[in-house]
Parts: sequence; structure tokens; C-alpha cells
Amino acid sequence: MDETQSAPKPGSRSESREEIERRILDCAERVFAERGFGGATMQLIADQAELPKANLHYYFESKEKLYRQVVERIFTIWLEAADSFETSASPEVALSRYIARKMELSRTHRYGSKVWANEVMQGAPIIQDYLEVTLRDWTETRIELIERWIAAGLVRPVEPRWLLYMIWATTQHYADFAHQIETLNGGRALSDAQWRAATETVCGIILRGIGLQPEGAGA
Amino acid sequence: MDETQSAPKPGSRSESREEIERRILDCAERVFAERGFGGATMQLIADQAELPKANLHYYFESKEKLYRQVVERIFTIWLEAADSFETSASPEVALSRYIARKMELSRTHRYGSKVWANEVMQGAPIIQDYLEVTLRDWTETRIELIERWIAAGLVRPVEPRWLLYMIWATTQHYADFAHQIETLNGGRALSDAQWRAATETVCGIILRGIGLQPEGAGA
DNA sequence: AACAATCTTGACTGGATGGTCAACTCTGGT
DNA sequence: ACCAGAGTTGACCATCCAGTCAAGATTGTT
Repeated sequence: MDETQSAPKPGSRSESREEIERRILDCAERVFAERGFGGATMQLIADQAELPKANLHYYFESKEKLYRQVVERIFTIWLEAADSFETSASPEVALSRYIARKMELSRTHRYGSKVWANEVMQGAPIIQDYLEVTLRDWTETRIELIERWIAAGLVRPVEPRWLLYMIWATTQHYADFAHQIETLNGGRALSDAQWRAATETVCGIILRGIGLQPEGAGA
Repeated sequence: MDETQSAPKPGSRSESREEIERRILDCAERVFAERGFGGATMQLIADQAELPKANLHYYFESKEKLYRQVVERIFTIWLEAADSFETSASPEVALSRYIARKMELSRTHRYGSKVWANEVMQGAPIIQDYLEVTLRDWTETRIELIERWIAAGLVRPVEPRWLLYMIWATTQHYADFAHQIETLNGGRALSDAQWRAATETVCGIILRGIGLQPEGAGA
């Protein structure tokens, strides 16, 4: 039901420390995602990782330290995705790639996205500094970039800030609200084709919404 | 620091049962929103409502019953907002009104939106039946409506489903991620003007994105 | 084989949590 | 003034939780 790892058997001692820590982090991510920090229990994480709770504490000092590492790992992934918003590309390319990448992340890192959402909803007690520094800087450079596009007449005048929030919201929605989306999809996960269609629709609406023509768009 | 009520003093016995229950529900909503179901404690809710914990149990049998009522209240509000997506209006009017109403809800019912988000992220253990019946029916009628608009050539062909998700995601983001938005706004809540601008930008991008001209749009 | 370092784990602890209860107070009706 | 029912509350309980610990198992090294 739950095979994250498969090369060395979970109980086996041939697993390296790194592998075990990764297995714990993966399970912790899922549990924190589904129940929030307060609702998650070390016992449940231990069970899912197929370890005794005491052993879990051997690898991660405390629940908070474990949570911190989960959140930090997610932020790293987010940062990498953020790079696909290339400052050198044309508006069409930069935005399409960024949106597509974020949609992909929502599919492959559903739980990470949920942990992030939970953390922010709780007022970002752990990652406030990331918001204030890294995220803020990134946001500001992109706002300036979009403003330059607007000044150059490439993009219809919109406030870049609300545009960025729209992209974040729309793409992350597919991870955070996956359960709702799947319920409305007859209880089934979205197919490859549906993910492609959703990505294209999101790209299409946003690009056209700011006066761009999506690449490879018909009539 | 925390005056939800003010006409009759919190401790006063001149408060009606209804008033007390509403005060509890308001506080519970906030606590559940910020910490999720598992992370919330009855003690904290009681403290915020300025009641002894035992008294809280006099009004609400159990934590789960209280949570259920909070979620049901939110769903009711959501349903009312859903009505502003009028099936009789033009695409421009129906969509603009719906988006504007949802943005307004994100501003006035931030905590309700967060509780909903939490519930869905946890797999909707309490409200699965709402998702499967009420939400599904509503969604399907709107999808058919949008398909008729498309068939009539009023709206550019897009898959209505992804459009609806986009509207939900974008508007609810302003409630669920309010903390992030405020951090990026220099730590201040959005002003009236900013809410208006955000609403207009969201409306503008979505309407133009599907080939409509927002009402009262310039050039 | 001997040994030290690393890893594993069942049993435990102190504190928090949801929920209960019996005693108490208040209010409106007579 | 009296009473019954509604509302209030401190003290209490069983359970669960994060975290500890010491005894034991495994591993790499010589």
C-alpha cells in the first residue's frame, strides 16, 4: 500500500542513513500535509515509515526539528521551480514554462504543497523569514520584470502582483485541493491527458488574459 | 485583544443561547482555521470565547460536533455565494459577479475559507457527502452553462472545469494565503483600494482569457 | 575474535487533552 | 418567598502524546 522505497527492504540494515532519513521525511511530509503540524503524531509517522517511534527520535531530535526539515526541503524545491521563470526569456516563454513547471510540481509534490499551505495558513510560524527575505526578493524582481514588459508594450497593463498570486493560486490548487478535484472527477485521479488539458487551459487563460498569444495556439 | 461581541458583556447572563453559540462558533472557526482539526484544542477555543471548557461542552457535545457545525456553517455561506453565478445572466455579468462575490467572501470570511481548505486537504473526512452531491451538482450545471456559452460563440472554447477551478483557486487564495500576501505587502493587510485592484485584475485576466470584454473596460 | 561506534527498541515518564460530573448559581414563574 | 429548570464551573479521569533511557543488536575495523 505504501512503497516509497523498494531497493533495500525497509527493515534491512543495508539501508544507508540518508535513505532512512529520506524515507522518514517522505512519510512525515505526507502526515504533516494531511493533518497539519498539531494534528500529526510521531507515532503515525513512525508507523508509516515502518520504524519504532524511539528510532525516529534517533534520526530527528524532535517533532519540530523534523517538521522544519520537511518545510525546508519543500522550499528548496519551490526555489528550483521558481528558476524556470527565466528573466531572459520572452513573456510568453517565461510564463508558460513557469506555469507548466508549477503544474508539474503540483502533480509530483502534492504533499509538499499541502505542507506549505498549512504552514502559511497557520501564519508561517516556522518559515516567516523565508517569506520575508527569499520569497519577497524573488517576487520583487519578477514584478519589476513584468513591469518592464508592460512598459515595452508586450503585456497588457495589469498589476504584476495580482498576476503572480493568480499563478500561484491556480497551480497550487491542483495539489492542495486534489481531493476535491478528484471527487469531482468521479473519484479518480486526473489522467495524463487531463493534466495536459488543465495546464494548457490555465496557460491559455492567463496568457490571453494579459494580452499574449500562447505558443502554438490555433486561430 | 479579542472582542468579537460587545453589546452584552461576555460573562453576562443577558446573552441569549444563540449569541453564545455564535460566539463559540466564531472562535472555533478561527482556531480550527489556524491549527486544523487535530491541532485545535477545546481549551484554546474556550479561552478565546472567554468560557470555562466545561461550559463549552454544555453547548457543544464534542469537539467533532463543534467542528461539524463550523464546517456546515461555512458550506452554507459558500452556497449563498454560489448563487451569484446566475444562470440567466450574460457570461460577462455572471462571471464578474461571481468572482467579485468570492473575493468579497475571502475578505470577510478568511477563517471559514481556511477551515474549508484544511478539511479538503485532509481528504474531506466530514464533508465528503457535500462534495459528492451538492458541490458536484452545482459544478455540473455551471459546466453545462459554460458549454452553452461556448457553443453560442460567446466564449472562447476552454474546458469549463479548469476555468471553474481557476476561479475558486484564485479567489480563495486571498483568504487561505492571506498571511503570505500580507507579508509581501510589507506586513500590512490589503487596503480597500488594493482589494478593488486585485478583484479587477482577476476579473480582467479571466474574462479576457476566455475571450470576453470586461464591463467598463477601457481601450 | 575482540572491540568500539552506530543503530535499534520496549518500556517508561510527565504533561496535555477530550470529556465527565456533581455541586453551585442564576432566572423567571407562581 | 419558593421552586424548577437552565446555565456555570472547578475538580477530576482515562487516554494519548512527545520525548527519554538503558539495554541490547549490528556493523566495520583491527
